Amino acid sequence: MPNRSGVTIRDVAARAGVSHQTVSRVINGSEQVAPETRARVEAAIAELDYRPNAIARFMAKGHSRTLACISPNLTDYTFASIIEGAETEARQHGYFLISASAPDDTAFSILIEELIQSRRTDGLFVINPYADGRRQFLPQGVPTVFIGSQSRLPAVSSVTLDDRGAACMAVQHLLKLGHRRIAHITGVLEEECSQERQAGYEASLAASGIDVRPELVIEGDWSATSGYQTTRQLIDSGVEFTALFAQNDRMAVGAIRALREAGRAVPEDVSVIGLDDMPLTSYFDPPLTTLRQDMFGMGREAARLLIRAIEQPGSPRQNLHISADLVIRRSTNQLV
Amino acid sequence: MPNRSGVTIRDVAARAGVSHQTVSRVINGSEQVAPETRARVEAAIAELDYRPNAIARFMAKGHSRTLACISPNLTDYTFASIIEGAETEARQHGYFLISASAPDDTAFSILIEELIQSRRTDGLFVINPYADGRRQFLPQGVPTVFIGSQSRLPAVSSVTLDDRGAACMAVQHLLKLGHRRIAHITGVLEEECSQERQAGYEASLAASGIDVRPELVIEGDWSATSGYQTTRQLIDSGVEFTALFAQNDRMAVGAIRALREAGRAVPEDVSVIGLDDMPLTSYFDPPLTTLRQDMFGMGREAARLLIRAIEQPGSPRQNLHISADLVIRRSTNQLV
DNA sequence: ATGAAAGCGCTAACAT
DNA sequence: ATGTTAGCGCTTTCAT
Repeated sequence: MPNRSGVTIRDVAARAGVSHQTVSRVINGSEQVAPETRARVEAAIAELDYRPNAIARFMAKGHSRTLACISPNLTDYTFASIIEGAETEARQHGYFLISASAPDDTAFSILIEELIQSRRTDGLFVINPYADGRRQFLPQGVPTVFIGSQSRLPAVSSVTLDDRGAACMAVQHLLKLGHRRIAHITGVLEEECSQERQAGYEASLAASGIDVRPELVIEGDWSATSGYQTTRQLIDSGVEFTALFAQNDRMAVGAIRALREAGRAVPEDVSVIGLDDMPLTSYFDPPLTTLRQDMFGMGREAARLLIRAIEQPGSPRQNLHISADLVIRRSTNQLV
Repeated sequence: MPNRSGVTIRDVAARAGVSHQTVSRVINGSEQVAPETRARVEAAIAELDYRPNAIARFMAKGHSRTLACISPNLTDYTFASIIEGAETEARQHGYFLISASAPDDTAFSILIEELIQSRRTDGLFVINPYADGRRQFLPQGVPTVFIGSQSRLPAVSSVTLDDRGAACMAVQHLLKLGHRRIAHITGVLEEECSQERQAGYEASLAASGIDVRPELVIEGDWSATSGYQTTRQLIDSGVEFTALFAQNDRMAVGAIRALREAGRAVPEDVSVIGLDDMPLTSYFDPPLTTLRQDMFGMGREAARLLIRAIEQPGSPRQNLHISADLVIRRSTNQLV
């Protein structure tokens, strides 16, 4: 009994009275096996309940049919959705997905070392590859796809939200409702997507001939708490605004609380728009107007790109942008 | 150049002027290598940038240092937290985690087949193993740990929330506030955790000498929508209640909306308590009173159990229960 | 302390 | 159409 489940290709061969190679042919669906032989082998396989050992197979073929996804964490709805999309698509192509969280660049570098260099993986997704110092640890020579930030590497594809476009949509929605003084809470400005959204905000304003007033823009850190605090700062500073665009839903929700506490009704006094369309966001009071990103779809696209890069090494690299959809609920209102 | 990254144990051996076996000893930290030899080998490894091929290693050793987790999905906050906990713990023991979603039992059986029987995995987590018909596909002879439902299998350990205890805490909190007519929205009653929570509800009531009134209990499906709809049904049916316990936060949030629409203030007219402590739940209006489950911790425990089962085959199986904490916010109130 | 030989379970190349 | 012979890159005997 060679290993746990015992039966190997040779046991099957013996049972069927053929060479182990013929068994290999059968399980690999080779055409050049006589129907009668194939039947005998298949019978033997069934009788012995034989299952090919995947590891041995990978070893002989030089790949692992395994992909890995490194994400800052696994619980954020955005990340989890991407991972689920990638996993779903990967499975359809016969790949499994190792998911790993790397909250910081140290964890990231260890992960890369253990995961990639050891060749237990055929390819890699990196969510937010340009956060902190992780860029310096990005692996070389391994098929890779970035998610969330555009790739600056010649061999690496990426898929990102059309961050600029999404921010434009948000601001234009507010503009259309008559708002002119639009406050803006950004995410961590070190991250590319935050800069892009900021650029979209400015571009939309500029296109409507409105000056960007720096005192209306404030940096948050993506958390609800930061949305709350920055909004308080805004209020305390005395700047006037009738609308507020938060770069994600969490901060929008925090902003609404701060606004309420300061006696400003949402949306009557100030309209609030978020970005993400997080779960339960429609159950808030008021239901949050936001932009929906198809993260699941992004994950799928990323998987397609990665698998193509693995299976067709020559294929050109791509930078995909996914656009967002405006979801109008009740936290935004016509300016009165 | 044998494979992608080229350099193998034999290249290192040649370079260091030793046998490949000695190299193997060095990378495996064997004691019986002369310091001087070791140094030469290590130098060669560094010069050639050699990395052991994990697959080849697994092949020779008969394991894969890979675990898999099958979950209904990857995006639910609860599941994602468990997975993150399991992944974190697994990595500390040198294991990677494949995560896969199986929304139904068909997907589940395919997954099991491809993942386990092929021996690409040393062990398996199953989240909610007794949902739908998946129990019949649970693998045999592979170290497994159930999460979310108690194991009924002699060889399988499990870790679950203390569902009954959590429900008791919720109901007792309401009782202590003076409530006597407590509505109850259950999850899918086919699932064990839902039954357990139901049992806790009944036990707490009984302990206070209160009759369980069936017309106050209604089955939801865990979604916010179902919380909304079942609460409407409750209201329309005319039963009176001053408090409501929903088996998860999503349904609680849906219930609050239905209550509001019917003109009942929360918590003034009806106190509402949920279970899970989902993100942003504290940003609702009113902030939701709920029970916090340490899902991350559950994931860690599960990983410890699984790894022990793998590495110490004799070790006894366990059914772990994790208790919840009451988080009192403002959706519950003293009965007036 | 080191090396030689064998083998993990399979696939690939070359026979026949 | 089938069998034989070699590996894949590593670990594990068993010698020395």
